[in-house]
Amino acid sequence: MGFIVSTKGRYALRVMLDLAEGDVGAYVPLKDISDRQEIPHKYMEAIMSRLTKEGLVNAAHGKGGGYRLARPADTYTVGEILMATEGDVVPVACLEGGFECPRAEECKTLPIWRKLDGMIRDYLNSVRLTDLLEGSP
Amino acid sequence: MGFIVSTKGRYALRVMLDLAEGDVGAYVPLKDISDRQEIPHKYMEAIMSRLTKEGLVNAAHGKGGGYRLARPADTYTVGEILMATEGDVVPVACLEGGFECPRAEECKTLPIWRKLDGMIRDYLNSVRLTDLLEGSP
DNA sequence: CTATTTACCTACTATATTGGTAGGTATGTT
DNA sequence: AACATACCTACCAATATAGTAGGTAAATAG
Repeated sequence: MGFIVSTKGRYALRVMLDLAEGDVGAYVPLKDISDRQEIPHKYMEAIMSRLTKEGLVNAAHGKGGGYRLARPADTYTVGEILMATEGDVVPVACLEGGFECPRAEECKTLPIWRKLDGMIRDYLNSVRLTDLLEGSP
Repeated sequence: MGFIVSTKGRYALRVMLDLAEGDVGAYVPLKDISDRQEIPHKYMEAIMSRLTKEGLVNAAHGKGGGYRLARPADTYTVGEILMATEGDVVPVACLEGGFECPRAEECKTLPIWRKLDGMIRDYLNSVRLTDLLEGSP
């Protein structure tokens, strides 16, 4: 079975939520987060690297360091976080970035994938990180 | 990148469309279809096996044999065809059939996946095979 | 200046899935 | 008997997933 969102994106979302729930503005060591969320610390490091490079979080070394949100919590969307960690989030290979299908013109199924992709994208971009805190989506 | 629908489902859909476009009721050899659709014949055989077992098409051996739709073309939905070939069509592993997440109760992200899954499922089940012929979805 | 704490970087691995290919067998028609 | 078709089994190369292991660099506390 193929999944549109892997552990990378799911874990990223949980970490961002953890950061949004705590004392926003303070740096939180990854170890604390991965303990709370029961996610392997070492694995999580690779994912944080993406989030840092994409500018979604700030990182600080040494004692008192860790990660914190780079912006106010309510300015993040779920879609943004997933894109940062997963790369493209698309339902079929036909829509992958850079791929150009030679049958695209004639293909009767392509419109379904386009529509589906639009729905998924619109939904994920419409949900704010803070919406998840209250459990309102 | 993970995709929710692989070539299996996409090819199956194209074959079903090909059958719906031609002389419905007559048996069409798979070779003809895979030539028209530019899909490897041998690979397609495995996919047809699923469609046959699920009762979506009828098969007939020997000369004059091949495959045909088992029901009127407008009674098929895209969702049905994809489920038959892909098994579960779900966006994340959390929702996979038989999987029971121990964090489900407390998980703040699960509602997104549920909602997303519902949207995808509803859409795919709402599109009829014949809708694709005119290009109306 | 040293110890500690944290992020960061590189490499490896086991397992599964995808997208096939190859070759033979069974069944039906002419 | 010849042929055309579906059906069955086995194999394979490439890629992605979900990690693990071990070290390096930077910041702070004492």
